[in-house]
Amino acid sequence: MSTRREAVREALTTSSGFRSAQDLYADLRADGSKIGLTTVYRALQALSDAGEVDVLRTDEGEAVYRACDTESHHHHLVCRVCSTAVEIEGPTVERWAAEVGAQHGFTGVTHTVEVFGTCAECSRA
Amino acid sequence: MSTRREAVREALTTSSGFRSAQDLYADLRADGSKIGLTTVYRALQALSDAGEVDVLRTDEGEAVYRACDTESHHHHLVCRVCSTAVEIEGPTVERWAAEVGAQHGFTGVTHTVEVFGTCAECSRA
DNA sequence: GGCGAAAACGAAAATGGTTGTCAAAATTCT
DNA sequence: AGAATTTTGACAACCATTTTCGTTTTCGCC
Repeated sequence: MSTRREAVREALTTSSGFRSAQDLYADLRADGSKIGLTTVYRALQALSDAGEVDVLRTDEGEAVYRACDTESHHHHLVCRVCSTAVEIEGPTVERWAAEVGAQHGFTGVTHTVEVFGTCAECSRA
Repeated sequence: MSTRREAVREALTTSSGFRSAQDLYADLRADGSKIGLTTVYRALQALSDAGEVDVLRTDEGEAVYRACDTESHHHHLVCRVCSTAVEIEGPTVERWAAEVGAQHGFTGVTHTVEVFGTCAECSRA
């Protein structure tokens, strides 16, 4: 486990929302780090493979990452203005997805669920 | 409404799963059409703006399209092998997403839900 | 049918996020 | 210390998508 990867992990942890690889690279450089973009991508890939961060895609196809509090399966409620994300759990959805899959004879059913909105704070502005 | 756009729409309609722009381009060329890649992209953009097709992103960030039977809000159960998609509705999820958003003070809540699995036919193989 | 304006087309170039290459630098092992 | 291994980062390569721009087609109108 290298220092660089730790740096990326920390940059992610200190942020409350989803960040893109390019964002993180910019953050790290701004903090004086001499890290390279390639390394940021590699670190994110490794962290994501290890299941230590969640990944999803923006509507524009950009990959965004987030270090989550829990490693168990969960979803996110993301503010579309400030990108802050709240981790949410939904036994309801889990059950629903499994049922729907089973009804149609599908096996190995998984699902992706993301909820977007404008958070209370950003709504006020 | 041009002929080209119709061709793209039809190429989509005759397919039961999600197809990428490049896939459709290949299909159309294989059928002898002299359509350009640019036009395929433009047609898909237009159709998607008009709400006539659904768009989502693969894990690799590629945009995939599908002409759906209903124009109302719905989700998909997609086979991860043959990419066939079944349209599904879920009052349960709709309600859940709205509730979760409201509980955290979010406004203008929307959501994306996709369910993946291996369809009955592909499971057999 | 002919004409001109406007919309649609398509080839090629530009863009932008992401991945591959490879030599240099850092770390580990002995 | 010295060799072997891993990590790193500058740069080039990729690839889906978008932009550019000159050409072609379509449409409304005479």
